[in-house]
Amino acid sequence: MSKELAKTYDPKGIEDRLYEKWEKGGYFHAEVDRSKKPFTIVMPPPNITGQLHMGHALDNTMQDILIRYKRMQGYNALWQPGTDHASISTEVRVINALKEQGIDKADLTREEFLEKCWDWRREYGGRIVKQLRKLGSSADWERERFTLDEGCSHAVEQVFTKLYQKGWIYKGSRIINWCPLCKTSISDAEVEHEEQDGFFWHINYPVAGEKGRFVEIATTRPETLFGDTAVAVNPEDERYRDIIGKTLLLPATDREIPVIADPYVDREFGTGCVKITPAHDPNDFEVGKRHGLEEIVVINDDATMNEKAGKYAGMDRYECRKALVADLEEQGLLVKVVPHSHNVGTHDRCGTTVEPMIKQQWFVKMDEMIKPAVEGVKNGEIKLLPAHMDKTYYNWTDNIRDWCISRQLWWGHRIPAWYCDECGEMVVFVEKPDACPKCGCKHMTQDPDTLDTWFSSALWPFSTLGWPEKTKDLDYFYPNDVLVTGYDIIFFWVIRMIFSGYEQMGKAPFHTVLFHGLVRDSQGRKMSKSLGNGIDPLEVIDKYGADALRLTLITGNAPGNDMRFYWERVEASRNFANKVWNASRFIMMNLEGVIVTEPSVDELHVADRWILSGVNTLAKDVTENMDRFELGIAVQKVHDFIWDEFCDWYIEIAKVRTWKKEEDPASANAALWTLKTVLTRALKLLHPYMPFITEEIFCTLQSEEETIMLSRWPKYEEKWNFPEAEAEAARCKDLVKAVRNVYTGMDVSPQRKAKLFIVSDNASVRDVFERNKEVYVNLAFTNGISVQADKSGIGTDAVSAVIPDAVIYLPLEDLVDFEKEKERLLKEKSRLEKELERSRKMLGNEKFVSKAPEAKIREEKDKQAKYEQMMEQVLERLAQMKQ
RNA sequence: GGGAUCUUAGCUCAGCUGGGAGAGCAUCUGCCUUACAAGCAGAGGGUCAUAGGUUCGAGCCCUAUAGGUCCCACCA
Repeated sequence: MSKELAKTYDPKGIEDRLYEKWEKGGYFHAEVDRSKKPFTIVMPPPNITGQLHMGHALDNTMQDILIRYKRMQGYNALWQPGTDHASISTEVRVINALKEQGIDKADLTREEFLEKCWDWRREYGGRIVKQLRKLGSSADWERERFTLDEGCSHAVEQVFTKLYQKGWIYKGSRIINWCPLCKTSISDAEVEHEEQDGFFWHINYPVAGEKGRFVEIATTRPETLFGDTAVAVNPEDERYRDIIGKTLLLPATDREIPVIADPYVDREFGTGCVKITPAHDPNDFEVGKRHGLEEIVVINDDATMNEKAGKYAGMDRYECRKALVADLEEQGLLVKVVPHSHNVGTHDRCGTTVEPMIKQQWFVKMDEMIKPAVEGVKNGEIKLLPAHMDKTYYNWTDNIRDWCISRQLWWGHRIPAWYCDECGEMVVFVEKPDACPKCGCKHMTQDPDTLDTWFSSALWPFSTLGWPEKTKDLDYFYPNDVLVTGYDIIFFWVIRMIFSGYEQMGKAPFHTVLFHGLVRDSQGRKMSKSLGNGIDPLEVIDKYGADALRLTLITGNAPGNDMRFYWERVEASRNFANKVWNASRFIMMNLEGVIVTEPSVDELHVADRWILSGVNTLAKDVTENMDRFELGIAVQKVHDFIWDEFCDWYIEIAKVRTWKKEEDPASANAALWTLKTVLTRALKLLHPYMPFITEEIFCTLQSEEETIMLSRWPKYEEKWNFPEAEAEAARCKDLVKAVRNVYTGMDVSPQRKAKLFIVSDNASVRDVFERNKEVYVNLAFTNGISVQADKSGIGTDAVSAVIPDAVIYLPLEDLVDFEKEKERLLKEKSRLEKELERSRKMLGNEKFVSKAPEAKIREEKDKQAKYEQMMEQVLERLAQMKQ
């Protein structure tokens, strides 16, 4: 307490020091403790390839706020952290690193490559979690997990095996999305559709045996022509009825294909004739299945054409397109080329245009497993916030398709399926079988594919707690309570966790999902590497501190809404931190060497009771808002209380009393005690949002507790509720504001302290002003105060202002400008006229009086009385001025 | 094609279950008042997108319309 506090708050140094203290003190750690209620949040595992960006900062700030809040409320709060192995992303990085050394992935064995991946992970995998610490995240790092660690891997194998046995995981040859760059299959969710400008190529397919007769098809992908096995028309289409069943000569090949009828064809679209390429188009695949068409694969895994494309074999799909179209034109088969914009599927990781391909892959059957997940949201077991997210949720679940989970990658959980080298028999089991159950052969080879990264993250809420072992942690901390994440991964992750939780644990993984939006740049654009418009949270922390960043991300941000990032807003947050710092500095300076004791209620002044009542109400309101996950509203209230009430009014009021330690020690003691008490409570309410500065001040302010983190969250207590003091304080504020208005309105310097006369014919009102003299004597720039029942002793050179139940006079002598006063009074008059008009209208409305709640009516009547009284005073004063 | 969401002060956004329009920044005026100029005291600025409806009462609920954003979807 004796240390000299800097004039401005400098978070540098303080933050790291405090974080180390917290982490070393084990404050973040949670152990099973049956005497306390658990509160659990699982951290969305950041990719090991990730670097902290604003999305992480927002996501983790929200979680940290909830965790710190609940911890202070006495819950056994566990924030379970960990990282995700991010298969594609990691492989890309390792491959690039290898390239720099002149090594190709193909040069390495699977084991060698994986060793490189683990090396990479050891080197860079901890980067993101270090960065998360900078934010102040109070996650239980002792429990940090990794999706590819032994336990999580075991959970993955277990789930895979269980679902396989249940028939909910199967292997099948289906049309899937193929990324020619990453050379792996991807799930539907990983395909992003983007509108691209392309063309419609109209091509004539000659009808076999009928010279000069053609069927004109329109396609956006001419190069897939080599895989055509039919042309389809709508069975209802009069134009083509006669050619159904006939045969066409497929251009550029020597093949013949049939014309089939299928209702899938839209007569209005294109030419009404569709080339059917079952191996390279999902729709055509379905049509092909219905008609028993051959599936001819014509594109290789790297998107070059295969031998089925004849002379075009070896060309890239786009090169082939160009060459083929040119040839068709030469042959006179190209009818026309029409510009056409259409949706193209791209891989969300690399942006490469996805190629639909028929492949043997593993799938999770979704129709049954999704049912409890839908029911859980419908019956309210799981609440999505904001509530409208449930529509997005149902939109996905209602149209759910089987999930392609196998990936042709090495970094990930390898599929626990083994094939007999002899007879080809497949065995799915958590461990490698000793021998083939069919032929007894000892040589079994594991499936080369790995699983979609999201397969393991779907198990995160329970795999991190030790599942499938029946651990104490699992029993105590599962289900989790809240999940905080961005709306952009609802399909990838949230839904999959929900159905996995129901399926494996029989219980929903959490009861609330709190979605947040994206942090955009100041122009509303997504922050992205390619645009170079990303703002590094670490840079913000470095410049303004983690508290300022956290506050910026939380204020003015409604759940689920995107927000824009402005440096100006960070500055505003930093300014607030500085305000808190200086208010505390003032209080600490006053407490220096003074012994403060708790005063009795009688010893508390009106102002003390008012501010204590205020912080008491604040605790109640903030708690309510936080329980409803209205974090932005909650912190706004704390901010406003500290700045607008505590700093701007109470400290100014208390200041006067602290100067009189000798004259009136009881009053000084009450003021100091109140300052310290209110500050401490406000700091606690602020702590979840701004952990560092609140800790630093808290620890300097008092030595009884070693950290604010583990202190008790303020609770509303009836004994600190002083409504009459609040009413009195409001009166005093009105008075002070009126005086200040007179001064500025008259262009009078506050330096020129005038005497203040308060005239009221109401004895109890006079009593209030008399009693609170010392409160406003300093705030209202006055020099002596006289509270009286009439105008005796007030000269004609006094300016006046009307406040509720009283008129004030300030003798400003030569500086008086009655024109300005008149102007002000007329303005006040018109304001009151409007108010009274409104009151009369409402109270004169019979229906209002008969239907509105009684409290509302009384409230209106009170207002009316108040305004009428003020109006009377204003008119009286105006009348005086005319003389 | 289906769905969601937004439209509030010059800018960016809050506004919880319907009961006298708010904040930050910006602007204007005056202040280095013994915690803070990253501050203090004042001021100006909004027919809450438009049109209907429900209600004693609508920024908030309902219905249309316009514009913006996003998600989903197999129109070749």
